[in-house]
Amino acid sequence: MTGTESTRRHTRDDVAGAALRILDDYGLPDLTMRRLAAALNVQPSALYWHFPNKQTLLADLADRIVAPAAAPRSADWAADLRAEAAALRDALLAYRDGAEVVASTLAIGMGPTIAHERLATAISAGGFDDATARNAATALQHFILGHASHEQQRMQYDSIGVLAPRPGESASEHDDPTAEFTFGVDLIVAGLQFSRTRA
Amino acid sequence: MTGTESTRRHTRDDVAGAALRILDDYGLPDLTMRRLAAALNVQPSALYWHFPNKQTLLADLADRIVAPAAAPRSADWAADLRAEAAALRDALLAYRDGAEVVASTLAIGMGPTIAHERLATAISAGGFDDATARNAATALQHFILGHASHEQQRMQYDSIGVLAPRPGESASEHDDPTAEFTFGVDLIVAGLQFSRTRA
DNA sequence: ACCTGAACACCGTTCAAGT
DNA sequence: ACCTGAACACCGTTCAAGT
Repeated sequence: MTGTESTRRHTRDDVAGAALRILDDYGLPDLTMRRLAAALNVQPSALYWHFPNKQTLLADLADRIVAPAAAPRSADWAADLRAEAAALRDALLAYRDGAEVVASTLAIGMGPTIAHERLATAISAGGFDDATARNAATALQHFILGHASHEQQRMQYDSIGVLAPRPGESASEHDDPTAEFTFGVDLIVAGLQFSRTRA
Repeated sequence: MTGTESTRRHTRDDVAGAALRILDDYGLPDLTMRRLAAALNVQPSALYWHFPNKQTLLADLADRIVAPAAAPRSADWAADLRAEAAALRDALLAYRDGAEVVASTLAIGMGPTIAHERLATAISAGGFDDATARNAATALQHFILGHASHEQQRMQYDSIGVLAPRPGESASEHDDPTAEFTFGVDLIVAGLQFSRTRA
């Protein structure tokens, strides 16, 4: 009567789907193998038929989280890059703790390579050499992931209520996260434009 | 005979020191309260007299890791900012998993505020308004933490041996992390210079 | 002031065995 | 092909009690 899955025999997609729901409803700390198994009416050990371990499951979730980041295509490479960055951020924010899931799996070398590729492609369209495109995409990706992670953590703590206000920082003077994000992306895009001006 | 602490009655500093040694010698996943207690010849519950929980202990370690990041002072604000960024990176890399400790505690709003302040101060010296200094410092901090975390994780996996090479990326064509880091910092500094040119 | 002892409520993972 | 049952080796944290 809980509305969760009921019948037996699950597929790998079922498991990933149930995991995404737990993630979005209760957050990453509550996404345990035991809890996921319970949601599927299955023993914890059953999950290891579908995924070799939790790390691999999280990497799969990271792929699914990043996948829907849409890509535009115009004559203005800088505008395209900004849109790509914004789409990636939106995808990360679409699931609770989505940014941290992607960041942590990327850190252990298992994450989705698509995000970096899309950013690098947008930069390459600006006529930059491959090394510049790769390195700038890496820098931008670090910023996007770090910023989105921080933003999502703030959302959690604000909802819990016990927000620890920084000294000298009143609760009302929090910067708008979206404006802060746009500033950072613009800063990096401007850096690229500057480096081209000098070349 | 292990060379670790032996007599009883520890201070908060003893606990933090032992924790830093476990962190540096065995990495963050092995830094458990039980293992830390064992290193101090103490029951796990004894640690909770010195720190209310593990999160607070990690925040204390983050402060100690970031603290030694030195600050120069010259007439060239951009050079100072680059030096500040490099000093922060060096401090993070000085301990195994140091970047992840700082990043994770910063994410939950407990981390060291010093790093951001030093970056923002260096930017302010360039004549930028406070909002710009804060937002640019935030962006730079996200990049530094993300990059250093990634770099340290790669070091672990390379030492374990089982490095999962990305498709189309041979083991020998890994970019030099220091060059990659410098590129990212320069990109953001250039972005600041560009925004000033337009003002 | 600093620690012990014992418990509570959990984890991820393995593996033989079942259907 | 997909899962059960039972175990192994752990976690962080609390709390009364000791010295």
